[in-house]
Amino acid sequence: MTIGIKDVAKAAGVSPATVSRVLGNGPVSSDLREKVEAAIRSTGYRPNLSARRLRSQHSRTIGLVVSDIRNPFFTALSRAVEDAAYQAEMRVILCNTDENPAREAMYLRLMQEERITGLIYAPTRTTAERLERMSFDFPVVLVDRAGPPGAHDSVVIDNQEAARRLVAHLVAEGHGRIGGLFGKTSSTALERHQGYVAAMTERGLTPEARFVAPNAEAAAEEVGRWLGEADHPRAFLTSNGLLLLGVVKAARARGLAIPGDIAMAGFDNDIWTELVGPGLTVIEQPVAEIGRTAMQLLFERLDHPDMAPRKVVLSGRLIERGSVGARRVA
Amino acid sequence: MTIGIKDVAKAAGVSPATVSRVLGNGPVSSDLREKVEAAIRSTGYRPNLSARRLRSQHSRTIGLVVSDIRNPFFTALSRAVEDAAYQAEMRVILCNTDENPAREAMYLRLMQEERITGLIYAPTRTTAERLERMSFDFPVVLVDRAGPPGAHDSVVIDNQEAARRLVAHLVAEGHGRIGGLFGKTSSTALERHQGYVAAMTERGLTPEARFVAPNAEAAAEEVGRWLGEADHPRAFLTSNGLLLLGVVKAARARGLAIPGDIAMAGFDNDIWTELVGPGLTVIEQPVAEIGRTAMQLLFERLDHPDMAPRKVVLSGRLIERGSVGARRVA
DNA sequence: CTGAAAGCGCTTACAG
DNA sequence: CTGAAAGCGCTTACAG
Repeated sequence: MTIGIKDVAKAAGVSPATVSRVLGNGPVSSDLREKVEAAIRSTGYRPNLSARRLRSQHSRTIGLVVSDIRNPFFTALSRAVEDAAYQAEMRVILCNTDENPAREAMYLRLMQEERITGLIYAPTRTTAERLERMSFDFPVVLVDRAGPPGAHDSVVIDNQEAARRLVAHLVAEGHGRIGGLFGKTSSTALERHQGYVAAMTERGLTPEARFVAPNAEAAAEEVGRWLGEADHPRAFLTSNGLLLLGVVKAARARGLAIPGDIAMAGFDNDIWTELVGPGLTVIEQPVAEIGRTAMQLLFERLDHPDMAPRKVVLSGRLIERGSVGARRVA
Repeated sequence: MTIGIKDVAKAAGVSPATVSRVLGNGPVSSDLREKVEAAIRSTGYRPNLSARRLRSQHSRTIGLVVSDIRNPFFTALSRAVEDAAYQAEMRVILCNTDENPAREAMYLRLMQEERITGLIYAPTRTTAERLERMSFDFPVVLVDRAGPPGAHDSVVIDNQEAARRLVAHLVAEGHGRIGGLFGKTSSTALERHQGYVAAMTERGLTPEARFVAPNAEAAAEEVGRWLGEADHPRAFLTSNGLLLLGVVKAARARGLAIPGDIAMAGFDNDIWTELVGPGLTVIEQPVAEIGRTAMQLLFERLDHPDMAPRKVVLSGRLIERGSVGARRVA
């Protein structure tokens, strides 16, 4: 049916082995190579990657397992990973876990069955805790969520430090009471929560934290309730861009001015943050660099399997806009 | 090295064929089935998908080729496709072309080499024109960009009609002069441009269209220049959400009030549109439905290869917010 | 540099 | 229901 390497060999008058060598840039005399290339063109031959992978034992495939590609952080991460893979002539299999451990387990199993070359992985919190005890047949690089230094390479930002910086900034702008809104599923959100609590406590301030599903709707709903309470904070800090958007939404719904009536700051310099309200003050994460670094660690690990695990900690950058300090209002 | 079906067979005291039948839910007596399942558990056996695909001639793989996953339309589309694939126990290979025909050609070749089951595909304009003459070994469903009814199934919205609706709305709100900003790479943007031109002309108005790379930065730059010209439009229409964001950015940079100084409307009910400025008036596309429908057409095509190609045209929905009519200003 | 042969890990007619 | 055998389409030692 479909044209195979034998058909090409016959058309070129050589052995299948020679065709294979031409495809793999092996040692072939130039006249045979030309004949084979002509035969490939005339037959319209396309190699069968399943066969090649089975025989060569190399899948040239990167697995990417994240919670939800619609989270702009992971959208950008996936592009960085895909670009690096494209350059290395490898493919990417993208998996969304939706923070659902069952779905995650199913995808990890798939990764094994695909015999992937390596995995870039943002584990759910439940799984992150058991990661030490799990073993994979391929190297794993954790991104965004690493926990304590462990068995795997990882690339993260210093979440505690970044959250503290956000608190410091809000306090410097005159806010003593700061409500914290955090995603309840990721270890990243938890670390940011810890940084927030520590920074508040150090200053003798009282942390007021709430946890929600990591999307704008859940955040808007929770903050809507919060703002309905008699005595609510006038400033909010969130653990990601989607939650920040939720705060804006809730503020709007109640007709509150930003930052006059209500101030806010959070994580992720998403494309819209500059344009919502007076501009939102955020910690920008070097997302593309995280992706590139993860791929680099993966390649280095493949070359040196016995190297000790490395944890790369990048740092966020505070971008001050109008949503915190009254001075900065447009 | 890695455990194969033979090892499991040995451990269970059966033939490899029986193990294979257990894995594939073939006819096996319940006592043998139990033995095999125990052996699978004790050995930690994981099937090798490359081998299975090679032998069975089924890849159970959907290809998804779009311009850029960072475009929220394609982000949402990819989730819908992935969810449908997950339910059908298939995997998805995601490819970003960046509107680059060379990269696109490389990925289409990859799709052949992967022997994918079917392709969900948003072609670049250059390639869309040659699509009739190209042949694939798998069914293709075009999404977002279809051109004239042709050889492949497709799912689109009526772009011309939607663009006309946007013009009608802007005119009804008192705008006679409307600048149009369109992506220069996709056929979709072109169709929206045609609708815009037609609707303007019918009303005796003069179309003023410009074309840019389909991202917010390029749009902001172009509109920035436009607003710097002595005699510029006071209302803008854009062919997607990113371009609309660019218009907002340019307006902000010049300190223009929306919609007082400058009005705007466009496509895509992206998450932020509600929160930028006074809220942006947009045509919402049923993205998830587009993705689901595409997968459904694909499955039906696999069942009935000889059915005539079908074109499903969904329609957009106008969401009126504050960026057009002065009456609606917050 | 080149070819004949073996084999990657499965599935699937074919017999029984 | 079960097993022995063939073979999916490649790559890669092994000889020459």
